[in-house]
Formats: sequence, structure tokens, C-alpha cells
Amino acid sequence: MIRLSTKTRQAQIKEAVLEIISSEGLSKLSTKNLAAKVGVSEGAIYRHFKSKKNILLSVIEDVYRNLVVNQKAISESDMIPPIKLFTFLCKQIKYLINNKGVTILLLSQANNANDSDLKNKLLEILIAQKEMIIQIVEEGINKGVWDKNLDCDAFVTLYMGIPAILNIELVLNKGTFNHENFCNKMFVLLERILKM
Amino acid sequence: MIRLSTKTRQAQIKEAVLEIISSEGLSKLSTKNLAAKVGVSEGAIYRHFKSKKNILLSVIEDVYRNLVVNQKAISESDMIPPIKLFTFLCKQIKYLINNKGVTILLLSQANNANDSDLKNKLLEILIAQKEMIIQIVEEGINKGVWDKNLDCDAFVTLYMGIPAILNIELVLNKGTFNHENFCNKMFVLLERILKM
DNA sequence: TACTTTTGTAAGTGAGTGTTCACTTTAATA
DNA sequence: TATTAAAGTGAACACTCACTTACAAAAGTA
Repeated sequence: MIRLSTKTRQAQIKEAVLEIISSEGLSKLSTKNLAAKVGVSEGAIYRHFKSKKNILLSVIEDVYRNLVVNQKAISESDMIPPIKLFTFLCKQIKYLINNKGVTILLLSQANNANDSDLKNKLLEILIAQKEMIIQIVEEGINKGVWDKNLDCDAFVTLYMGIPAILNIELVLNKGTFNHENFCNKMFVLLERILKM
Repeated sequence: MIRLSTKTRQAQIKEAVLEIISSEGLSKLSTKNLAAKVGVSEGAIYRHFKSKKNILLSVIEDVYRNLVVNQKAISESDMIPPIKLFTFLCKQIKYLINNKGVTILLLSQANNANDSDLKNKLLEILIAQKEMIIQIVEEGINKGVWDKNLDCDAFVTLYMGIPAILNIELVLNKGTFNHENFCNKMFVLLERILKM
């Protein structure tokens, strides 16, 4: 038996979570399967995490660190607003496609809705993304690029629908997907809303 | 013990399914809970349905009959395209809010994705809705109301994001919601995309 | 009334769940 | 080299799951 540090095991476990979700589905995510995937006993899992719930919380925290922090860099950069919005959208879509397990986890847990800790973490991510987009849009309006009569909140809701529906279609269709083309198409539509 | 016909019991069971989902969450939807909600033993459930999966399939078939058929009537009516699209959107949003259990079921089962029968039924509903919207949009374009350069498929994807994100927000926020105002706001944005 | 069918119940099945336990192995340090 | 703490084991825990069985009682039919 190989012995590794808690830190590396935690990383392995979290990776295994996403692998199982995206290849076998959320319902197959048992501690038994998880242990088997990592190549370790079930008891060892509980050496490195307090509970299954804590594993999922930790995964979601990673999402925040990896995706949201990355997006923040874009929203605070000095690109001009249209480029900024496009880059932001592409980043989000790309992440969504490359980390299918994450989004299935996010949306399914959102619907199960039993656990308020998990739900709060999800809301946090959702709100963070909304605020960044509002910021981008308002910057565009202030710089005179976009229409000042625009309802920002409504626009953000419509925007957030894109990752939401994309996830559903990815799961249902399970097929191949041209993400760059998708981003372009969506951005064209968004610009028609924004333009003066 | 009261004895009722299979038909009425089936209806009671399906109603109980949606009640449990929307008030307690999908994870509480066990055959045990279901039987308790109907006021009947667990065995009685299996007198009227072959399996739990069949219960869910039957619920989803009801959605098709109630929502999709209703939407079809709108899309085939003789309203002018803008009114038609607005009516269609409102109907969908209203249904989504009044039948929260249904949408949680639809989206969560979509994510679980183990069962291809359920998945196919979901895809059927999704595709049916998409086709109706495409029809409405194309009618608008043909009648010269909307821009003929519009990418219909992309528009439909963006449109379908509205119910998708709304569902997520409803589950996460759990708060009150002004749906008429919501429809108006979304329609204003959609029209900006469509207009010539 | 007598017989069959339908609808119901209570108790039970085996498999699966997340979690804990006493215990063993490993590796670094005193 | 001996000690100690971290890491791993696998069986067992209490529980839930979807589903089945054996049998009772009501309803329908003759």
C-alpha cells in the first residue's frame, strides 16, 4: 500500500469525484466507488475528509478558486467592454465543457436543495458571476459603447441562461460540441441587445 | 381502508410525487414517503405502477400533455408573431413557477442521466419546445416583422436559457417572484435581438 | 348467496448507503 | 534503533432503498 500525504490524497479524491460524475453519473458517486477510483479503502477516504458532504463542498470551493477568480481577472482587466464580455463568456463556456462533472454537481445539488451549506456555496458562485457581468455591462454603458437604457439585471439573467441551458444540452445530447462557434453565435445575439 | 380505482390512485400518486419534490426535495422522493403521502402502504403503490421509474415516466408524459400541447395551440394560433412569442414565454414561465416539482424533476433527472427512457422523454419535450419557437420566429421573419439575417438556432438556445436559469434561481432563492414583470423584462430583451 | 377479481396491508428481501471502528503498516524523527 | 504520528485496512455499523411476498377484505358478478 502506497502512503501519500493528506494534501495529495484530497486532490486525488476530488479529481475522482469529477471523473465519476462525468463518466458514470452523479448517482454512482458513492464512497465505495470513490475509494475504488482512488485505489484506496473506504476508510482512508474518511481519513482525509470529514464526510462526503465535505468532499463536495471542497470541490465547489475549488470551482470558486479556479473559475471565479479567473473570471475576476478578466472583468477587472483593461480590455474594451465588448472584448471583455466576449472573453468572459468564452472562458465560462470553455470551463463548463472541460469540467462537465462540476456543472452536473452544481446543478443537481442545487435541485436537491437539502443541504443549505452546499446551496449557499452555489448561490455565492452564481451571485459572484452576476456581479462581474453587471460590472462589465455598466462599464460599457458608462463608456458610451452600449445603450444606457438597458435593464442590466434582466440582461444578466438572460446571460446566465446561456451556461444553464448549455449544461442541460450537454448532458442530454452528450454529443460533440463546437464551443468557439457557440460563443460567437451567442455573443452576436448579446451584442444586438446591448448596442445603442 | 378505502378502496379506489387504479386510475384515481395513479392520479393521486403522481400528484404526491410533485408535492414531495417541490416541498421536500427530490432526494426525499422515496416509495416509502410516496406511500405515506398518498395515505396508503408501499405495496399499494406497486399495485398501480410497475416501478418508481414508471411513475416518473408517467408524470413526464402528463407534462407533455398539459404544457406542450397547450403551447402548440399558441404557436399555431393566428396571433401576430410578437404577441405569439410573448404569450408563449408567459405560459412557459407561469407553468414553471406553478409546477416547480415538475421542472426540478425534469432538470435533475436530466443530470442524473442514468436512464435512457427518462432522458428520451426529456429530450422530446425540450426539442418540441425548440421547434415551436423556431416556427414562431420564422413566421415573424417571413411576415417581415423580424430580421431575416437572424440565426434562428442560436436565438432558440438563448431563449431556452430563460426557463433554465429561472428554475435554478427559484430553487436557490426559494423566495417570492413577480412572474409577469419577469416575462416583460425578458421579452423586451428578446425583441431587441429580433427587430430589424 | 357464492365465487372471482381487484385493491389493500404488513412484513420482509437483499443490495446499497455513509460512517465508524479496532487494528496494522509506513516513514520520519528523537 | 526505538518511538511516534500519520496513513491505510476491511469488517461491521445502523440505516434506507426499491421492490416482493403472503394473505385479508372489499367490490363486482353470476
